[in-house]
Amino acid sequence: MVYVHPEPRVVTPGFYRRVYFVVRQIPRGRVATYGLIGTILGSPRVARQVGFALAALDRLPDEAPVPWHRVINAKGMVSHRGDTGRAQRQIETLEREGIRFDDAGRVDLKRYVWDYLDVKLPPDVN
DNA sequence: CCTGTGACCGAAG
DNA sequence: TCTTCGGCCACAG
Repeated sequence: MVYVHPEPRVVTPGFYRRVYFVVRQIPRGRVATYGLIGTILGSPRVARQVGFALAALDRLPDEAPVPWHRVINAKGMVSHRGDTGRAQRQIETLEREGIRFDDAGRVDLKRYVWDYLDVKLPPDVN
C-alpha cells in the first residue's frame, strides 16, 4: 500500500521568491531548517528545493539581502556544500547572533528554532 | 525548447 | 547509529 500525498504542488514558478520572503523574517538569534521553510510554504517535503533556492542566491545578485545563514539542516548542522570554509564562517556568524553549537557542531533545535508565530506568508500563498 | 545544476528530509531496515 | 531510498522541480543560459 502506497501513501499518496494529498497536497497539491506548491513548488511552482516564483517559489524561490517565496522562500526568500519567508527567510527574511527569521529573526537574529533564531534558526530555521530547510524543511521548516517548506512547511511554512505549504509542503513539508520540499526541503531540497529550499536548499536550491538559497544556493541560487549566488546567481541572483540583484536579490535584496536574505539571511540565508539562519537556515540549517534538520540535524541542526550547517550544510557545508563541500565548502568547509564557508560553513565555518556561517557558524561564526550564527554564534555572533547568539546561537550556540556543541562539540559536534550541532545546534539544539528545541532551543533555537524560529517559532514563526508572526510569519507573513507571501502574497500569492493563501 | 532543452539541459545541467543544485544548502535536504524522514521513513524503513 | 548508519545507509538507502523516494519525494521534490525552478531557473539561467
